Order: sequence, then structure tokens, then C-alpha cells
Amino acid sequence: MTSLRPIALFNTLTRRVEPVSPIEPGVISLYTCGPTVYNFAHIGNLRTFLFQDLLKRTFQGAGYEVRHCMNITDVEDKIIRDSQKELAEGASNEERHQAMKALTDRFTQAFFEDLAAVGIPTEGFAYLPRATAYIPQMISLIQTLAARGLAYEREGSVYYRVAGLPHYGCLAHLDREGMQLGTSVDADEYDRESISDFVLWKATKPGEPCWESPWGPGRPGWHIECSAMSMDIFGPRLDIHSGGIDLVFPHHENEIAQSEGATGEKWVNHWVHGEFLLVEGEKMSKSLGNFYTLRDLVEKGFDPITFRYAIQSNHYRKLLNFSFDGLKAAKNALDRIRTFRKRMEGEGNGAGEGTWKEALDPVARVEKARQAFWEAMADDLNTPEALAAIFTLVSDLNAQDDRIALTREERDLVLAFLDETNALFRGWPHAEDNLDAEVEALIEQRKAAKAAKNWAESDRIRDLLKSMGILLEDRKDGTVGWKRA
RNA sequence: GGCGCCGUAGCCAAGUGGUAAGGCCGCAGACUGCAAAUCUGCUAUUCAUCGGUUCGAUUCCGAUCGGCGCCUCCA
Repeated sequence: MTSLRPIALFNTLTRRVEPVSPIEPGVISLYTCGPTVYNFAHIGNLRTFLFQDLLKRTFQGAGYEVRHCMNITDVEDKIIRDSQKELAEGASNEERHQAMKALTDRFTQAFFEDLAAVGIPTEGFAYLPRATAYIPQMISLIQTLAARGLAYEREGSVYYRVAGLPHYGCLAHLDREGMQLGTSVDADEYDRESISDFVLWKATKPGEPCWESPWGPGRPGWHIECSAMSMDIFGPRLDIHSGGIDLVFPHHENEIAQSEGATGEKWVNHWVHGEFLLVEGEKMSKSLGNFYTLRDLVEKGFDPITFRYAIQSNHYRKLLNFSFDGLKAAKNALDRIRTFRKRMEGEGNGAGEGTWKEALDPVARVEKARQAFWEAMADDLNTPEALAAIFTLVSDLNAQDDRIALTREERDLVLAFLDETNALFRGWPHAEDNLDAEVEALIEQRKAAKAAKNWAESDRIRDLLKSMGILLEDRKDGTVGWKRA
């Protein structure tokens, strides 16, 4: 597995699936747009972060080193709105910053907890920069743009001159003629040269935290942070930049304008965008009552990892309609793989005797599955097809193991494949079976009752364990397997 | 007005110019003290509709119907 597998991804820039060839061989620089931390993430947000995690893990599994940067947006209109309402009118700038930080710290923490719960540990990120830590870099970038005639100041705010960049619109594939310009123009952006121009730096308003700048006190516009942080961390070129589909325009388009306007060269090779999640056929909204956070799913008794599987069993570029029935189905599907894993971890001495006409070399089956799995993943992360390869192997080897027990070596080979795929999907790890002494004692008691053919007692213990969330399965060889409900 | 996506069995879903992967649910049988797990079998002559191209289309082209997204903050 040391050689690099080529991976192809749909590129929003060209609207085609194209092979990814990293700038530095074997190393992928990946910048993904992170959360704006003013509230809990909802499951739609999480779909995007799960897609990005899968993207990263696919490259890692394919042998690449991935340097992954995800920004935390900790200064923005809604953050300011929510963090400043308790403050007195005469609060100092210092106090305003503190209030903003208190809010963003809290929700950043909650965000990391949610990520960890769905199998995305923060250790997996090489960089997790906060926007507020990069104000000097943003100012300097804006100055560069101004020096190149791409930015202009109006009353303490600075705007990007879209007319100065001929290829503006290349990502969203918008031409300026066809654009129906928005009617809701922000009142304080009345002074722009063109309605398409966007703000790089916003002059401060009363009641807002601000930073000093060459244009007076203010705060950064939304798009500038990603350009500034990405180029500070990765330099003027980047392999992959990803985010939710809704960020294509204007956010990513404007990022391109800022970065390429400043450097004069192509910035990002591959733009990758994940589709939306719908709930009950509609976009999530609080008024429709279909707005869920991960915490809501947990309260309804679902494991966050089940949610992860439900998301990743669908293709990332397809609209996905979330439902609780779908979650239940995901749980059942995951159980099938997990049960199979436990079976492979065991010795298989309960298998039947004799030959089987369909018997194939399990080694060959695993190799075939591995090939199919990677072929699917390498083709624009075709997860439904990749999972199909796993399920086909599960069925084939279950059937074979029923008749001719796989050897220890063959089982280990299968387990290695399950580890390899689990490194991407995070759904079927080694069981951490630390049964409490109590549960273990109950299983022993039931064994004794069964040996004595005391079925009533045996069933009572099995039901008791079931009520504790432990489901038993008696195997042919007399051993007892179990899983969590 | 401009740009774009989608419509495959009860549900989710892959896919290809050559005759429909996989998962969930369901049914029948085997195994089991009974279950669970597993196994065996069954479950789309058909891929929204109508035309066209083709020896042949679910796959290409056109039209129609239906669902949706972006062009404004948004994962």
C-alpha cells in the first residue's frame, strides 16, 4: 500500500472529473471552509464536514500525505449581533472583543465535540486557524490588492474592484450580462463603483468590536480570511479547496478574485463542493421544525457514527434527503458489517463440513473487493459503489465460512481489509469489548442454565442483558457472541 | 431573465450504447430449546413520459411533465 493510487475528483472549475496531481508529489494541500461559530452545527453542516473528512482519508488511504487546513470563522455579522447584545452602549473595544471571544470559544468547543463524535478528531487537522488571528495578513493582502489597482477605499471601507479581474466568474460560470443583480443591497455599501464589487474591509459601526487598520478602525469582510490564511499557510498555490455547494458563489468566487488578484497566478487547482442535505424534502429551517443538530439525533437514541454512515453511503455530489428511517437503515447495514467483523475475529470452528462448489480462494475474494473498493473511491469518491464491494465480500465470505471455515491467516487478511476501509468510513473498528464483570458473569450464568436446559432462566438472563443493551448470539461452536443494540 | 442539477423496485442507491450492482425492509425455507446471527430461495422484461439517432438506449439527442439549486447571508 505504499504506492500512490491516483484519485480523480469532480472539479467545479471545469465541471469534469479530473485526476488530482499534487503540486508537491505525494503531498496534498487541502483547505476546507470551516464553520462560523455562532451556534451549534446542524446536520447539514456536518454533512459537508464529513465529506471533507472522507476526502482527506481517501487520499491518506491512497498513500498521500495530506496537510489539511480548516478555518474557524470567529468574526462575522451574526457573531457580532449575538455576542454584543448584553453589552452597554459605552462598552470598550476590549470588552467587545472579549464578549465576541467568549461566544466563539463556546461554540468552537461544541463544534469540535460534534466533529469528534462523528469520527473527525481535531488531531486530524494540520491547521485550524481562527480568522481573528490573521488580521495583519488580511490587511497586508488588501494593501497588495490596492497597490495592484484591485481595491479601493470608500469612507473607511475597502472594496474589491471586480471589473479589474477579467476572469471573475470562472468558478461559478456566471457571466456578468446574465446576472440578475440582487435587489437587497446592504445600506452601507452604497458607495461601491459597481454593484458586483464586494467588501474586503468594513469600516466599524457603533457597538461593534474593531481592529485598527490603514483605513481606520474596522473589521475584515467575510471572504478575505480564507485567501489570507490559505496563502499564509500554503503559499500562493493550493491543491484542493473545498466547501459546501452554496459557497461556490459568492464566497469562493471572491476568494479566487482576492488570491489571484494579489499573486497574478492560478491559485487552486481543484475545487470540490459537497451537496446539500435536505430534511423531509426541504432545506432545514427552524420555522419548518425540521432543523436538527447532532445532539437532537443522540437524544433520539442514534449513534453519531450511524449518522456518519448514513451520510457517507450516499454520493457527496447528490442531494441527500435525511430521514430517521434512513438512519435506522444505516444502523442495520452497519450492523451487518460489524457482525461480520466479529465473525472474522473469531476462530470459525463452528463451520460445517465438506466441500462447496462455489468455494473460491478467500485471498482472491479479498483482493477483488479491495480493487473494486479503491476503483470506486478513486472515481470521485463513489462511496455507494465502494460499500457495495464490501457487502459483496461479506456475503461471499459468510457463505463460504458457513461451509468451509476460513483459516486464521485468511481471517486476518479479511480483517486487514476491513481496517483499511474503516480508516475511511470509521464505522467498523475493532470492538473495544470491555464487558463489565457484571455482564460477563451474566453470560456465564446463562451458559450454565443452558447446559442444565433451564430455558426459563436462560431466557431471563438474555432478556436482562437485552434490557442493558447487549444482544447475544449463540454460535454453533458453543461460544456466545454479542453486540450492542 | 441567466446558469445548473435531478427523476432507476416499498425505501436508499450504483451503473453502462449490448440488454439492471449493493444496502434496508418484506416473504418462504434451513439452522436454533426458542431467539439472534448466518445460509438458501423470492422480490424492476424494466430505468418519469413521448419522439429521434442506432443493428441495439436506462445509458446519446430533442421535446414534455415533475422535483430542486444558484444568481442575496447560508454547509
